[in-house]
Amino acid sequence: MALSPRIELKISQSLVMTPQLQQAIKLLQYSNIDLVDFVTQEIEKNPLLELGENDPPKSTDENRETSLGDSSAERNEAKPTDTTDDYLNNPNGENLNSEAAMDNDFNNDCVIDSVPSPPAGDSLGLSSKSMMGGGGSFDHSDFAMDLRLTKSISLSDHLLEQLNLLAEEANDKIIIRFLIGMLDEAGYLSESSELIAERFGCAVNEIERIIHIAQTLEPVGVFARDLKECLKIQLRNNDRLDPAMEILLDNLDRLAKRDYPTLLRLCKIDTEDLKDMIEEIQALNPRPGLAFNTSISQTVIPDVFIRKGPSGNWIVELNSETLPRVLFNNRYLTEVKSHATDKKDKEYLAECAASANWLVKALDQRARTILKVSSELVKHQENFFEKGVKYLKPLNLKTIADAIEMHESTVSRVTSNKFISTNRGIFEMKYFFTTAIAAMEGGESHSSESVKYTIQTLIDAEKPKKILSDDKLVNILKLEGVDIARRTVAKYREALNIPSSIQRRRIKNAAF
DNA sequence: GCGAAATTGGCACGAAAATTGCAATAAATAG
DNA sequence: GCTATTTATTGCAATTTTCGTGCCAATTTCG
Repeated sequence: MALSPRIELKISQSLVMTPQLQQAIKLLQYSNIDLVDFVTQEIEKNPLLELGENDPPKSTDENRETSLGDSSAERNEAKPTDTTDDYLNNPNGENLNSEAAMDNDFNNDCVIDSVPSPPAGDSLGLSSKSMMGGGGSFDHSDFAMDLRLTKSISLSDHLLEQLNLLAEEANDKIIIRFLIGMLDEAGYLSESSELIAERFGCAVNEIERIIHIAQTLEPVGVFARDLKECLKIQLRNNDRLDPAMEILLDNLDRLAKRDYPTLLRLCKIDTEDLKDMIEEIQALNPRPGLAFNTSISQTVIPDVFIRKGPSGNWIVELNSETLPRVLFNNRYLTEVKSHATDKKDKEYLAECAASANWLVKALDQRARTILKVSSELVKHQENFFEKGVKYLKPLNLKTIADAIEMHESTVSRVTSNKFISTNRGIFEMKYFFTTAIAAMEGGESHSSESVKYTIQTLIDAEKPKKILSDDKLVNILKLEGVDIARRTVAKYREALNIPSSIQRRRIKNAAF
């Protein structure tokens, strides 16, 4: 084969990064909170910009709707629609203020048609990791009991550790895990049994039964709905909940008012007894959860909302409450322009106008891109929203990038520092991107998160006499079509804060 | 108590995926 | 027709991080 030099003409197309484009790319990475800071700084620098009120959108604005099966080109086209029910935070039915033509009047919605919902009752597929704010994390590897006495462990972690050792039904444990995520800093359950029952599609008395199981966990008094119940749990635990004490607890308001004569009459006791009982109550902890580290509990503000529409489709919308709305003050520009005679002043004004113009458009573009990515995400993970974490599919940035015809770095930036509020809780956007675990015999691969869920379920259901080793878990998973290494199962188990089979056997056999 | 078998976890490696710094031009439009 | 100005593009590539897995020594269980 002879080698010879040759000249080739190659035509290529490449995107050139202007400083403005770079800045726009940076905007993508910002959460709504960061964006507010950035916009505030811009407004301070630019007199032509002003911050608009975050009113819900007006019907004059456009809203983009998409359906599964539409071409991406169709999806990206704006369609004017009725927006009355398109915003979670729009109780008054108001819409975006269209006072300024230059306003960033992007469309906050995408609607995705969905497959019909599965029967109710199969909605227990919750990962404790999903519950933000409540700290349902499994990331603490140290299982030492002494850690519980320090403030370095969170209340939720402490409860999750105990939950792993409870010999209750797997479904009960899943609900308790969910309840842990709902506890406030003081350890109180803020949601009513009726609402929780509705969420899980089961009877209220069933939820009450599970709450009573949860109330056996430490610190004593946790999972109470109010102060009275909290004190009651602690007194019952101390074996001091006699009829007189119950009457006293029923009349806490009188106690606060120091209405001792009435209390003496109601409780049918003497002064000495009442004094003792009050001292006992004062010795109790009205906020049992505060003994634990609450520093990790912080309010997560979602950037995107996902909810189901009336026709069973998924509606994706930006959180317009926290999204800064920037207005271009045209009136001010006209007024100042008429007085600007100096060349320098005119140049400065032109610069401000261009910059303001850019910011408004960049924010609009950012909103569109976030919606695009979120919609594709929902489309891909629809089964997760319908059925739970077991149905989370493996997903990487490239898959979404290809689907929306953008670069994966763009998707990476969109999904950074952003949270989605869904029917299953608030999730970091990155949560939906999980690695794939190969299937046996070339079937459909499994998401690492769904495999973790399966491992958790298997261990929750194991009997004290039949503790599952990592190897046995591997074999069970293989039977379920998951081709996974023993070492990976061990790592998942560690991530879930589940002790080894040896430790579990010791603990469970000692407990029963 | 002993030894074999079972089990776990530290370490390292490679592959895949995610992150991040960088920086101008062509085409369209207006004057 | 020419010139100046505006607009439109959210990517590429190097680097870093993450993740799954095999190997092997240490520990535990079991007969």
